[in-house]
Amino acid sequence: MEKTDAVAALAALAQHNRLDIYRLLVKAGPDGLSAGSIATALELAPNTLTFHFDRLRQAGLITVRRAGRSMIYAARYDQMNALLSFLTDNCCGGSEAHCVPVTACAPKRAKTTA
Amino acid sequence: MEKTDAVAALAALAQHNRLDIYRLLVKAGPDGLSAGSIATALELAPNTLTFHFDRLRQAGLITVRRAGRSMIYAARYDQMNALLSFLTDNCCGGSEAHCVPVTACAPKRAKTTA
DNA sequence: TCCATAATTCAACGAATATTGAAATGATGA
DNA sequence: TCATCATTTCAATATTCGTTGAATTATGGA
Repeated sequence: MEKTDAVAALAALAQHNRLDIYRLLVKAGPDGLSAGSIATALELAPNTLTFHFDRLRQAGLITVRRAGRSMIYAARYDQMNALLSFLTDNCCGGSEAHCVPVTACAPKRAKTTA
Repeated sequence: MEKTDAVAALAALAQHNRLDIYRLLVKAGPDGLSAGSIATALELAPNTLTFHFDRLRQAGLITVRRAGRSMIYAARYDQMNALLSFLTDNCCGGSEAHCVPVTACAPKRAKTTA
């Protein structure tokens, strides 16, 4: 992951509502959730929600697909893992023992590099 | 870790210069680096650097100590691990197999919960 | 004490961010 | 086609953010 991508991902997560949205999606798993159900769960105006979805998507953290008249958003676990790896990269100058590679949340088909 | 703390930490990291500073400190290890050496390494004005140090410190991501006339900054690995854990918390609804706990960068005395 | 070095404080500026309200688009079913 | 529901687009606003320059505090050495 490039530094620019990491900054984008971090900035996308660095906001109360977006962090809520993202964590809801992370919990929800690969099947995702509809925009409407998220709006209900978090009590957010639909246009506000769209704004935040766009930011999360531009940061590569979530995906969308249409299902009927609903939009289904889902977390991108591969990007999450890439971000975690980036943050801990070369930790302590790479001195073994203290620093272990990060691996988390790799559901079904999304097997990551680490 | 509370959501507010996570947002603060993410916001602190969601900026090019601060991410550079933080990663430099993460690489440097528990001994940390002086403000001056970071200023030189990243070619940043000292007052700009102070501004960013404050943000990182308020977010709980780094510590400071004085050594002579230099200020030594160091990464707080415990907070980094707390943040990583927070992000992956309840991943996929906690469905086993897919989601493993995060552990990374726990130098010498700073053994974390995980 | 006087000076140089290291870092911080303060004020100010342009740029980016989050939210709101009103209007528009797209998809479904009668 | 018409009405309805789900979501998006657009324009406007107040707030926050990052950087700069000048001045200040703090430490150590001559």
